[in-house]
Amino acid sequence: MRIGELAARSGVSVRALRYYEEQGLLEANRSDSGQRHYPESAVDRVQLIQMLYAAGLSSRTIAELLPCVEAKVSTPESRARLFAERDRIDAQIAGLTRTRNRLDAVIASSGSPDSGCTWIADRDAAAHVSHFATPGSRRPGRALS
Amino acid sequence: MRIGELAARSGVSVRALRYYEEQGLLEANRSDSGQRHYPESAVDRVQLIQMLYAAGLSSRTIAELLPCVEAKVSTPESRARLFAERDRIDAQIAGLTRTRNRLDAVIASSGSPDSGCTWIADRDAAAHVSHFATPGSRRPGRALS
DNA sequence: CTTGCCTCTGACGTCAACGTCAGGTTTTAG
DNA sequence: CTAAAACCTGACGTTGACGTCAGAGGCAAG
Repeated sequence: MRIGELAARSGVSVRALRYYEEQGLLEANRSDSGQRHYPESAVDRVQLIQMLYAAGLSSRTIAELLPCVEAKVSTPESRARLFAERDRIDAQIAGLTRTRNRLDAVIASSGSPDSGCTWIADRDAAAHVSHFATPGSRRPGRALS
Repeated sequence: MRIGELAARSGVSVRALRYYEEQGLLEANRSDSGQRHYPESAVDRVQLIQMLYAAGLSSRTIAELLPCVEAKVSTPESRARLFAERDRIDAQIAGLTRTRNRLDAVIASSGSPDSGCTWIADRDAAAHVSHFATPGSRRPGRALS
């Protein structure tokens, strides 16, 4: 398929796909006239790239991880890299969970005026109290909100 | 305390604190000479701000949420806002969990060459399989990695 | 053949959360 | 009292993941 269809099917922009190629995350077969052609598997790959971006990885990091995802290179360094990134994501989840619990507490305390503070919802507020909010990983970042 | 101490205690830069004030997230009492002075509670507040930034909220969104966190304003709109952001964070956690599981799968498949694919670690790979990877919330973002 | 849509390669624009520098005032240490 | 350290207000620089525009070529249909 050509780049427009891949964009539509994977839910990203054409520009983004060209950017991914520029960053070495995505390769394309070129026709004689220079147009990019992708196999079906590219859809999945693009979605994986999106997942990793959403997890806060940079394109450079993704570029380092993807070869050992697809081609199963599995050098000791790449495996260490995988573990490190997985742990980073774990820490990120822990931090988000803490934030979520804090928001829940806020919701409960500023709760509907007629009710007190006794809530049903300590649902999972006690679970996940691990680590910290990954205090080294600054990330600017937009957010549609 | 003055801005330098607050910076040291909350783990952010002086510049960041002035930026927060500029964005209406943090207020300071000014001395006669114009220097900022903060109460102890500012440390906690700054850390909360950091948590929300880390959760992907923009300063504008944080500015809208913080009043009802501190002053317990609790208008219906602010409560709706709180719920919405909490749900966003939930979705983000779900997405990250999916990403984490995918990385785990990769780790398992490209596992140490001498062992097969039978792992001890389906640890929590089956838990948390909710929602999707919040396909609307694009966020660029650095990451030290 | 030509009309309309898709694609190509640059190249500059954007946005958020700060970093950093300049030039001046204030507070603190000796 | 004086020098160092901390603080002030602008104001411009940075970074990453794209958006957007310009100008030129490719491709199937009528």
